[in-house]
Amino acid sequence: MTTRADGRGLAGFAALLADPTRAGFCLTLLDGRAWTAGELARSAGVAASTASDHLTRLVRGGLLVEQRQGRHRYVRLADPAVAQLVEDLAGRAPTPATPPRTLRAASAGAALAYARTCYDHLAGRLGVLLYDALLARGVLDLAGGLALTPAGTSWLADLGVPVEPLRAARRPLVRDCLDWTERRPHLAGALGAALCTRLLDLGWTERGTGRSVRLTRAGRPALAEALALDPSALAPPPRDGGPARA
Amino acid sequence: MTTRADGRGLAGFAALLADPTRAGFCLTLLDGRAWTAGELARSAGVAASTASDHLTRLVRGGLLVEQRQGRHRYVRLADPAVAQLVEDLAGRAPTPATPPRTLRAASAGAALAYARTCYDHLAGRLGVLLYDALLARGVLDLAGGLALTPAGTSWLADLGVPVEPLRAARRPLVRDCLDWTERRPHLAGALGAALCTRLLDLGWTERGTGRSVRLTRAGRPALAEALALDPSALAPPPRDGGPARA
DNA sequence: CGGACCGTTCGGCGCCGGCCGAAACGTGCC
DNA sequence: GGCACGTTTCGGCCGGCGCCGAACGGTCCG
Repeated sequence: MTTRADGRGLAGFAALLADPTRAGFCLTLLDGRAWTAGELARSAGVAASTASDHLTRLVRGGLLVEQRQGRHRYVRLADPAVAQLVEDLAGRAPTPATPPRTLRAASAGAALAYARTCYDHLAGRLGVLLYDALLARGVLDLAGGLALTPAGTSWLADLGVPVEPLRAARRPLVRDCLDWTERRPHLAGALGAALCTRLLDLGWTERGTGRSVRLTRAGRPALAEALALDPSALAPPPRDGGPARA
Repeated sequence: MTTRADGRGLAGFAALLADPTRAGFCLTLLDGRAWTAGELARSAGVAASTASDHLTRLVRGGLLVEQRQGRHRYVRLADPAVAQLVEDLAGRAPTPATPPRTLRAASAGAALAYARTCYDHLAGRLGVLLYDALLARGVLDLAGGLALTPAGTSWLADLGVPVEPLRAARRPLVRDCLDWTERRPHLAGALGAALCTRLLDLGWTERGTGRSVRLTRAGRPALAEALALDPSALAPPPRDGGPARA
């Protein structure tokens, strides 16, 4: 008899994500923020007791970490690697094919498709655009795997993103992450996170509801100049409430 | 009400790996080869009918692809990305802590720990050693993410591994993959696969039973020279059948 | 101290999913 | 054609898991 592959460990771990409610929690937490147990329960539409049980399992399984404050229990994804894992899995999973039912949901979907956070970095059309522009400007290079160029380091310094501290992290500096909506890569890794934070700090972008992100009035020309792009290339989606296209 | 994260797609996909038998199948198939339904059933210790059902699901879910030949049904992992996913998940899963029961199993474990295939590239002590040596020789570079250096390209050409064709693939050229046994990275990606194949072609390594790989008599000095290492650094584990240490 | 609120524990219900054996189906071989 | 063998389909059994509501324990606030 040959060596038997014991699938129990893997199966037990995968089982954590094999429940729609728990999976939904993880997807919700992909926004990178900490949520309370009650918020997650309401957002998923289950009883508080049910959510409590699920969270306990996810924490014990190492997918989530918790932080108790007073009578609140905050949870968030344990680390970027978990976020990456959830993204990878979700990206492979067949989309449940749930077309938006209401106008409100449709416009929220459009906002998310334009720009959103993917755990701690930027995704959506804007994320992909940024990725492409960084390659075009020679900040990143694809030959032999995605890498930051020397010229890129100084470009980032000009923008106010010091690269050296990021190298110290155990996390990969640059990484590509397949975008769900665009089906093309955007920038992840420590640099992707730092860049996303910096854009928010500069006021070029700001958080909307949920995971959505907006390019601000001031941010649009500023980002276009930094990337040597025409501002029209960064055009946001048609206004919410405008003429519906279908 | 905010946008609800629908976890059904993700959950359904994760459920494929959430069963010990199915997970075991995937781990077994990590050797990169195609197995018949019956072989997998025996190896997992379940009835043929049970295995058949599981395989159908895994294929429908896109994790496996099948190839029917006469009265046999061959299955293998759908693509390298799936293998990567399984590796990532298995790497995070808590080890079931199953100490080897028999001497035979223990020695098989030692052989696997020394060198094995991880889907289509080299893993184990030898895999990690190779990874380190490639970094030390400047074939690979870690600054700004793992990348192949220009010097590395010619080093590979000398070894008989043309890099250009690999760049054309949609698969990342280089990628690090966390080694289960060593808990340190080894080389994956298109280059990791090509290098593994080349070593086998050169006769420097050869396949053992299951996923295990051996460094051949001729391969040891040859590989040591190519990597500018002392041959003793590539020493295999103590012989099977030798004095047991416990 | 009493009330509002957040979270957890407990018991119980219902369903889904994994397992098997028996029988049917197809293929290859004699 | 007849037989052997790999695989699939079909019932049926059983255990586990997700769900809820009710009761309980903390925490914050007035």
